[in-house]
Amino acid sequence: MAIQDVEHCDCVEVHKNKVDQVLAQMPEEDVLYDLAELFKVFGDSTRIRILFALYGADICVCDLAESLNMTQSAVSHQLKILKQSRLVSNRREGKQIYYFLTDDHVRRIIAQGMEHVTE
Amino acid sequence: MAIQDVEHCDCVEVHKNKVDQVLAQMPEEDVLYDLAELFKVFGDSTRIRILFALYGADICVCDLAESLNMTQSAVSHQLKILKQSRLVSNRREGKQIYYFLTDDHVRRIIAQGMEHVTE
DNA sequence: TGAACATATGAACAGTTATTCATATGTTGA
DNA sequence: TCAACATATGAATAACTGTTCATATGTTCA
Repeated sequence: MAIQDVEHCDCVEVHKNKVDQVLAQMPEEDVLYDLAELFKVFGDSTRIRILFALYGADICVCDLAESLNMTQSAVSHQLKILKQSRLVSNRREGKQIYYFLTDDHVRRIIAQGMEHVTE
Repeated sequence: MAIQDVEHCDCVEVHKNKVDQVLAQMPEEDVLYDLAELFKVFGDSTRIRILFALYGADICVCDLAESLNMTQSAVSHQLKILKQSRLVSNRREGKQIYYFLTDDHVRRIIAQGMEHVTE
């Protein structure tokens, strides 16, 4: 043990190879950050409900608010977050703006999550 | 429009079928909640790093702390959350406790997330 | 049995976040 | 151009969350 840093436990000596292995396969810091940010977006039941609402069809903000029994403002704020994460996109049709799932990533991620939750 | 609730916009009238459709396919409230809770667990870069560390092999708390350059306490707190979500499990080996991914759900969910993030 | 080690946990604090309220921006039709 | 509608947004507040610190629990070995 000798010159060992006092703040660390014995594992540092014993399992150094494991530590090295962990560090070797760890993705870059910014990838980890982005990944956590992505899941954070899914980690709110309001946004999950919005995503489920858009699962089958494009819907305008007003209908979303009505469907989910939320204020228009709250929906808009959450849609902004979903859009920044590229999970949803939108298009204007006259006075209304329709939102839709950008691609199938959302559906696949939710499907995987559902598998874990409903088993 | 007439007797329409003033606080709601026209969409309520115009797209009532869409609203009904949204409500019809929406999962139960508790499933939505559980799903959001699950993703919330993935939505923290510390926990993501722990999950990646466990991706390839079982590791004890001490090695995790050392690998991720975190305090043992912080790691333990996060492991508790991961365990409550059934994402990780553990076993004791002498003085140490080894954690590992409970099943392949974690790997699949992370893989889907990575696809979205790294494209 | 007791000392050393490994892990867990409660309380407190700082940082983050979702909603609300008020209001701004942008579109349509008369 | 103006009124009505649809959506976006900034500020404020309340609730939540991750880390730290101190300490408790549980295991091994002499």
